[in-house]
Amino acid sequence: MTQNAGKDSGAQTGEAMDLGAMTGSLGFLLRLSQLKSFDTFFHEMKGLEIRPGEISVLMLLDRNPGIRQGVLARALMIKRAHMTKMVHAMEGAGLVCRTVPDADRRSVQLWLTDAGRARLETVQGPFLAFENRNTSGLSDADEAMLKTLLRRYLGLDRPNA
Amino acid sequence: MTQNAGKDSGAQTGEAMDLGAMTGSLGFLLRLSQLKSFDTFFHEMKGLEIRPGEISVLMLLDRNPGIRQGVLARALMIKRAHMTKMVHAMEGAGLVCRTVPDADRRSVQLWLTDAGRARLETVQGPFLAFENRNTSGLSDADEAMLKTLLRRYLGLDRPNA
DNA sequence: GTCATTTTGTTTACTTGGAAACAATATGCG
DNA sequence: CGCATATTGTTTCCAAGTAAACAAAATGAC
Repeated sequence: MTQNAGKDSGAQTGEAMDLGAMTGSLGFLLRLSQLKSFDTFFHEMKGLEIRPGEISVLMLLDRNPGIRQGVLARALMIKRAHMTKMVHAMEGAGLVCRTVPDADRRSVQLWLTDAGRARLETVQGPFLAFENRNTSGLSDADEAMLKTLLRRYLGLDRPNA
Repeated sequence: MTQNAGKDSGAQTGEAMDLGAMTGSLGFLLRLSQLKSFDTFFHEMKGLEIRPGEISVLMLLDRNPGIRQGVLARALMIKRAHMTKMVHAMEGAGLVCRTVPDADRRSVQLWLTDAGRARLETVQGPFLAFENRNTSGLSDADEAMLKTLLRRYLGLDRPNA
């Protein structure tokens, strides 16, 4: 529980930082990595006016037409309250449409509109290109291993819970 | 660019989700992993009234007494504007103290108070215990590899930029 | 020295996301 | 059936974080 230089009022003002136990914390490393990844995303996708959340909704709706709003929220690990706002915004932008199934009139099913599919077309190319540049010094093998380990951490390797 | 069941208005309402290309996206995997990690954090540290940001500030200040506010912000990859608020709150709580060095009267140096060190003592044990439980199905070897790869992604393995 | 530029922290307005309370519908149990 | 409970989406309010404009001090050019 003690410090760095030990000097009196010394205190380094330079850039050198001792991260201490933080470099061994998985949560800390994940947070920093995610921030770095998002920084890269915004830098590379600048000009497309797209956000990570919107891209993932477009891609998931393309693959899972008619999915219920709450299921989508769980898949993206965001709260239903927030998903409501995102979906309403995207509906307002004409990208998705919402239908209430007769089988369960509480729920809402989501579908991409033609404009939504067009938007996905526009955005998916740059996004996949970005993904390739997002490795930041990792070798191809490292990157593959990192993704495998993250999927394992998330329980995405054993298909369904 | 096409869908899942292909059926007419079919649309699965169950839980099965096709994540499609998202499972190959490093950014997406990092985001989900970080959310899962934070969920675990809040679950395990419940009752201690502590947040990930506060813990990292406490730990970094313990290791780097007198560090400047902006340097700390860069290390945690948050904006200076937000660090100002965090630090003011922690100063209000008596955990840190701020001094303006004569060498550069624009800047602010940060130090843990005795109360701050005591708070760190209280919180560090449970935090390290949480870290051990945060592996969620990963073997020890997997976890070590994952951390190594994340450090490499962040450029934390080659000591300084 | 003097003045333009940069750096550092702060403030204000805004966005993103969550917590809690709620309405509507579905489900389970007698 | 009739009623308690759970689920789904929504709304309102609040916390976390950013962007942009700013003030004060430092730095560099001359």
